[in-house]
Formats: sequence, C-alpha cells, structure tokens
Amino acid sequence: MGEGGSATHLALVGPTASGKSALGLEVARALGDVEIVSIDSMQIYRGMDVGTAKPTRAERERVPHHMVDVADPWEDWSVARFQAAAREAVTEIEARGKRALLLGGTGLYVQAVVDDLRFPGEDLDRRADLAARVATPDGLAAAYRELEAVDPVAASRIEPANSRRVVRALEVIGTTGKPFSSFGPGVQARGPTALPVSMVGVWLPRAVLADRIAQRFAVMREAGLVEEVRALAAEPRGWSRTARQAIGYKEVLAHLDGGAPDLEAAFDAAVRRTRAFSRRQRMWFRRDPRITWFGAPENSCAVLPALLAWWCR
RNA sequence: GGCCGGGUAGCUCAGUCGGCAGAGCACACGCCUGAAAAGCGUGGGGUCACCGGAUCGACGCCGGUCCCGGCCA
Repeated sequence: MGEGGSATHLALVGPTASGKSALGLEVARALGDVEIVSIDSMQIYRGMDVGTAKPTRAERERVPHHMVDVADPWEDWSVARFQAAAREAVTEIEARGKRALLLGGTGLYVQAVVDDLRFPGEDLDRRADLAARVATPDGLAAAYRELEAVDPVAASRIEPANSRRVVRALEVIGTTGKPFSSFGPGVQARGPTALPVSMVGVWLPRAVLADRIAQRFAVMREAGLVEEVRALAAEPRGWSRTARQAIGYKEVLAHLDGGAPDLEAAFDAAVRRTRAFSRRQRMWFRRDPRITWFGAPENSCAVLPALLAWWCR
C-alpha cells in the first residue's frame, strides 16, 4: 500500500553527482505544483556556485528554489539554523497552496527537516574549553569517562575516539544540566516523519558514480572553480569555518595558500574526498526504512517515469 | 661499461642490534542531534624483486641475477 499518494510533500535524496538535481527539476516540471527546497549544506552560500553544482539562474527561474544563496560565505552555519529556515520555506510553500520537493544529499539536514529533531543550544566558550581539554589522548579518555558517568546512554551512542561528539555532549550537559540523550532518541531512531512527506532515493552503480564525480570536477575546473576560490579567499570579511570546508574549495585553497599540493594533486584529493563523502551519504540514507529506492544504470533521469508513477498514485 | 641509491599492501613509503610484517591514502563494513561536503570506529589485503648461501632463526647478513633512478665515461 504505502502512503506515497496521500503525503503532501516529497523528498528526493541520493549521493552527490547522482544527477538528482536534474531529475528533481524534471519532476517539478511534470507535477507543476511543487517548489524545490534544496537540502544542501553548501548551496546555501552565495558566491559558492560552480563547486557546489548549484542550480543555474535559468533553472531557478523555471522552478522556484529555496535554501539556495541564503547565507554569506563569512557566516558560520549549522543544522539548527538550516532546520528553522527550511521549515519556514516549507510553511510558505504550503501557504501558496503548493507542495515542497526536498532535494538534496545532506543526510542530517534532511532528517532535521523531516523529523522532529530538537537541537539544544550551543555554548561556544564552553565548547572551546572542552576542545582544549580533549586535545590530548589522556584528556579525551578522561572526558569520555566523565560522559559515561553522567550520561551512559549518550556515551553508548558515541565512540570514545570521537572527540567532537564527546565535546558536544558534555557541552549540552554543562549548559542545560540535563543529559544529552534526553533531547531525543538519536538519529538512528526513525518513526513516522513529523512532516508529511514521501521519501524517495536514487542510486547509480558505484563505478558510474565514481566516473561522474571525476568528470564533474574536470568540468568545474573548466568552469572556473579556481577563480571562484581565489575570490572567496580574498574577501575581507573572511570565509567561515563551515563554508571553507566544502569539497574542492578546501583543496584548491590549500594549493593557493601554501602551494604545497600542485593543482592536479589538489583536484585528485577533492575527487577522493567526494567518493568518501558519497559513501557516507549511502550509509546514512540506506538505513532509513522510509525511503523508497529507484536505481538506474547510467543516469538518474531514467527513473523519472517510475518516480512519477510512484508519486502520482 | 663503471660507481652510487633504490625494489616491502592497489598507491606513497617506514621497518632500530637478525627474533610472528607496519603507517598514511585507497577499498569494504559501520557510527554520530547546533562543524554533517564535518568528525569517528572496525575490517580485508603481503612469495618483503628473483636465485643461492651462512645462521636455531633473514625484509635485514654474504654471493649472484633482473628491473628503476642518478652521476661518471
């Protein structure tokens, strides 16, 4: 049976370079009553265009896009911020009598929009102190033991070597006085979605995906990725911690800064990191039982008819 | 042709005085609620170029062969 036809909103997820953006555009065109909400941690940044494979101006004129170009490159960003802004976008779409098509590959962001994840506030000073404490192996071990004592449930979800997650858990416990685990069952728990949505995923064979990733970087290089990075690096207001870690940008920046890797090596590194990212995306999405998968041998657009049949039942 | 350096995991390379073969990357399987294009765990992988020798025991020492790089002719 499935509730594909009864749900109002749609979500289309999948690994990077799978062609889901093009597919999403076709879906939007065919359905006519949807607006796209990009679920992408990097397309939010203005000026980061070629390296994020951002939809073109023409594409955005054809179908309304949200959560694209909503931040400046010198702003730090976060899941919580994304969640609030994306939900607002969805509400506005509903008010227009339309449906949202959530389109993207940032797993945690998708879940933040679709599920009722509540993010306890942050305390950057406390976080910095904890980060300093955890900088040595002994300090990290001690911090983890403390977490085990104060919040065994959270400790069981976090691996002892994962200093960043240990710090965050202790930060929340320190500021709220409540266990980190009391803020939710964890990302692995998946009940019915809070937002009424029908979720679909697209996949391609890994070898095809690897080819597409390599090809896409070659195209981005032609399209001026290096010049884009140079401009962002020269921006007097800076380039935020979250923005500058974007794949491709980070590697090219390292080349421009230190010159250490030659440009060829920088792009090779970016390709490798994208493949690793793609693997993490696969891991994240495939354990979500609410996603219905559609596969194609070469190009995601091949699944369009099946996808429309599924969503129009 | 002579001299010097090198040949170890798919790739780049460590390997102390001879004592069960190592790291990073790649790959695979997983984890993670305010950095998520981030962060983290586990795993599979080897005729240590080849042949012979001394030794209880060789990636390591001795002799030879083959490849690669550099210098000299």
